[in-house]
Amino acid sequence: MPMEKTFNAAEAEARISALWLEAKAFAAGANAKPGRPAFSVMIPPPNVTGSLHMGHAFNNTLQDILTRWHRMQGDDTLWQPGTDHAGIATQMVTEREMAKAGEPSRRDIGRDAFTLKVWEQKQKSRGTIIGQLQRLGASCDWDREAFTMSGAPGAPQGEEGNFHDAVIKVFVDMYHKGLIYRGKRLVNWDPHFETAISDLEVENIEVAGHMWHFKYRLAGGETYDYVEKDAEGQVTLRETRDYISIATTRPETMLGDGAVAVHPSDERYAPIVGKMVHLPLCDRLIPIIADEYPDPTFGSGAVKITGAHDFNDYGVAKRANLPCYRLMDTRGAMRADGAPYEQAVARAREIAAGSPTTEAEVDSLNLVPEKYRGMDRFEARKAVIADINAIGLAVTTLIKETDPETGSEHLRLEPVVEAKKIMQPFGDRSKVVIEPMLTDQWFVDTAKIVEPALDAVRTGKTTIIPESGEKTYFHWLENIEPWCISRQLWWGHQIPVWYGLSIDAADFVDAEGDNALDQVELLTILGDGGYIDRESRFHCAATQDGVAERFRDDLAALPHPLNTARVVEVADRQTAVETFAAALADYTLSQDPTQLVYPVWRDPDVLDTWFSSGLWPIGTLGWPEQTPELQKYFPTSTLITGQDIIFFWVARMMMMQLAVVEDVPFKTVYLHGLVRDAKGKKMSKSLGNVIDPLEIIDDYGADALRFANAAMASLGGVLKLDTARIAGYRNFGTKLWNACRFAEMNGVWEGHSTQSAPPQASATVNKWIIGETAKAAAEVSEALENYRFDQAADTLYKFVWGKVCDWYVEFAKPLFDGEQAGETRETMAWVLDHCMILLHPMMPFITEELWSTTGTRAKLLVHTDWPDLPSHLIDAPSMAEMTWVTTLIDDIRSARTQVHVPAGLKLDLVATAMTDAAQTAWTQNEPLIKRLARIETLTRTDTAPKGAITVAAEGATFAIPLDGVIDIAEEKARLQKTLDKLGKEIGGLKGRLNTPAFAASAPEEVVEECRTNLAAREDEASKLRAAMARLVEIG
RNA sequence: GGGCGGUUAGCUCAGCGGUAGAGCACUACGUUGACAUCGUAGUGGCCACUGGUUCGAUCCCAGUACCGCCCA
Repeated sequence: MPMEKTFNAAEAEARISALWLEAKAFAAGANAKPGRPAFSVMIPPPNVTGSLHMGHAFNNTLQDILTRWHRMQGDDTLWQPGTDHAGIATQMVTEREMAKAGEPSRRDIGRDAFTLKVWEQKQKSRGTIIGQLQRLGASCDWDREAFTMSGAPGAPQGEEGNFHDAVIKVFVDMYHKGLIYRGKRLVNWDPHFETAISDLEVENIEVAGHMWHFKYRLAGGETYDYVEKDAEGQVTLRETRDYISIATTRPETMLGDGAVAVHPSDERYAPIVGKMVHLPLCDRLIPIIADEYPDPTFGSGAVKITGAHDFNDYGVAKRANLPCYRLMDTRGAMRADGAPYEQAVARAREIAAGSPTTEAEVDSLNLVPEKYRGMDRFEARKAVIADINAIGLAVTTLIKETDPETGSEHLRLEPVVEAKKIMQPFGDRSKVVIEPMLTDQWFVDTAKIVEPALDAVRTGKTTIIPESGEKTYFHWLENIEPWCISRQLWWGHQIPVWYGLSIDAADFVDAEGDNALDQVELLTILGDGGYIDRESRFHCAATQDGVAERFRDDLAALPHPLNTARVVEVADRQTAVETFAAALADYTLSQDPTQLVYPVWRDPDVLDTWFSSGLWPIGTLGWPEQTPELQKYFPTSTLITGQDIIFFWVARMMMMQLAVVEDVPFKTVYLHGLVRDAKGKKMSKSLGNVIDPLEIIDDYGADALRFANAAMASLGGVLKLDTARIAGYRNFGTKLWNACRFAEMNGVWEGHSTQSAPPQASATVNKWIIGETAKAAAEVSEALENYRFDQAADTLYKFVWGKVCDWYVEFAKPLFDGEQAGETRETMAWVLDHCMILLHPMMPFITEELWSTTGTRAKLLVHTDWPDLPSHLIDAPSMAEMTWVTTLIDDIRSARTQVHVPAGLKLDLVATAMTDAAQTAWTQNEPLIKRLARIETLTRTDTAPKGAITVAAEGATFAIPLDGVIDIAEEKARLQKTLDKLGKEIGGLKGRLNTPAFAASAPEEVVEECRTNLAAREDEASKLRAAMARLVEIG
């Protein structure tokens, strides 16, 4: 059955995909040859609930090209697939689905039931993106598919695996090495998801905001001279003030102010630094302090300091040792918890006066006046502004108003409110305004693990390309902040830390000295309740059994019967307090020490998703077990990922792997940019310019999309995807398809089987195309070696279309009728085989299909050897001869069209001069030239006939007699144009050679090349001038 | 404000010391032994600007302008 005219991608792709999967062609080590190195790639795990977008398509195409290329070379190849549990995103998707189905909320059903729901969601979603990657042709070892939550408690059947164990083990190990700590710090709080998020999950967006100006009055009715000066030091304003003016974009936070700060160099406020001011709306006095942070040129130069709700203020507060009073709850509403305001503020005054306190106590104090308690933060803002205005503490300006009816003028004071663009932090998932919040969180002490990660790149153990990526990497790591790894979510790896009540031996007075507590003594503990106010103690271990042992060690130091208490797990601190109290009460009655329990509860938080994906390279290979895969494939060869993820993931994997297994996770990191639309715009749903890769695959086939991806992958380039370009590469596939179809029609495949060595060719044209093939193969290998996917694609495009299809197939046509038909068929089969092989990593489907429909094949193309062709196949004389032939054909064709010779008309050619070399080139390729240049005969004469057009070739001058046919003027114009071009070139070359310094300083070969070039140009020009002279004679 | 990059044909991009390239678009012609998802020929460029280094700069260096991206 003859081949179809085009490749039917829609029909073939699924079939070929199934063929590969069935043959387990992508399994780790498939097609590996002894003695070859390992090559491994970790897929950047896509979000399990996600679907394939253009960025994935691009990224995975590059990984697949490398993987297929190495596999064909016989390397022991692993491309590790899998997905990421994506904490917030997956929890969000599940909650949304539940709400849509009208189901009860996660808080209604509880943590365990909700986690099960998320697992269901995961299993439902998982197939989507995996199937989409397979449609793209991704040659991952699909049997090894990993998941960052595999093996977690509650994981359903089919989700076994060891990733969870690995993550927990790393946490525990790092904790015990002192690399992880717990602390109260200001974090980015997402009031929608009610969790901390990392800096990197915050988008700072410029929005239209306002700046309000408030007056804080000096305590005790004090006043000072406020003086403003201009640049020359001239006094521009002097007045007596009893207040300091502050500017803020967030008035509601003033309730928690701890101070007003001014720059130490600010003369305006120097007299009042150290004095106290009344905090409006609150019954507190706060100090004016000096700090480097305020910018004297910005606003009034005085800044209110709210340590618990602003990152800069937090820094100032820490330096000045100010208490940080938290104002909001987890949903971003003003606090309504704790003691009444009067009581809280009384305690705050004591603290301000120097009464000792703890971080925990400060955090427990709710300094929000009753009026604002429970208000949403934005509502509270309005209320605060209104109240400040009402008590006359807003900075005002005089406004002159004219009554429209009476025309009378009057003055009015109006609060100063500046409209101002402000940068506001938004959660990248929730899109709500992020609230800096002082909370207890877990941190990785990145400063302690960053050095090896920096060194690995500095010493070249790991290379980041393009190089600018290394600069970004250094810049970020050299200024690294502690990494907040706890998240207040339910979906994720729960932190392996358990807490217990702090019962200290010091609490107990063993009055009788019998080393046992009697009823009275126990009641004292209960009554005192000191342990309730104390911060909990905690231990970290992989399991509850592990921590129980440590808690028992703590208890051992206590008097009997507490030292025998059983450690039991309860839900939370509240339950623990109740359980412990009940147990003590029970003991006082029963005196049975075996009934005494010590309750512990687990930290409810989960780990940041990036903490677990930070272990992707070792976790997927079976660590902590020393599996054969770990031995073979780690460190991995290449990581291909988006440059936007260098901080999120790349840097963290570097730090984590080096901290855990003391080796780099990968040798090369290839970073690429965001895939944009044809105009360079970010693809977004709201712009409506999203290109869905699956639609592209439907319309043009996966190969076209893949080739386009490769072609635009220049190092550091901007990725603009244009469907016109994809269509072009679909056409490219069709071109190859039809060359093979042509070969089929000419019996090229009959009896053909895969040959690695080229046939022994005698015809120049065959030797030439074999040489071109060897050249292309070498160039493609070199380009891929250097991650220049664009160059590899470009080389292949030019070779297959520009050399094989445009010239070789045309040359072969006449040869099929002659003596060299046999070798030409063999050569064509070999050349086309190599087109398929070389294109396979980029266009796997069409090439695999062609492979199976042509010749006899021992193996699937996916496992066929990548060529390593010797350079002697590039035969210089053949190359030169074919260049002569193709140039001559080009020139004749060009001349013909320019003087309007009908395309179909066959002409006679006259050679007026020919060197031996030119004569040989002609003779050997006569049928080819005649056919392609549409020449009937070649004759030799000494002088060109009148009214002929002239074509100059190297070592020959040809004329085409067109007596009476050509337009003399037009031919003159044509010659003149060519002469002008030559003249320009000759001018340049001469100018250069005539500069004495050139000959003196330029390398010899450059000078030599310049001379020969000049000679050739001048020779050609003289031929054309002669032709011009003849034209002048007749016309 | 800090960091990183970009500015080359109408569009999208290569090239990065030695005569300006590709694809797409455009124009003219074309049923030539596979391919109209095609063929042949052609039009189109002060390589952002200003200096410097060099025998020679689109390419290296410095500055300017404009445009991106990341981080504050």
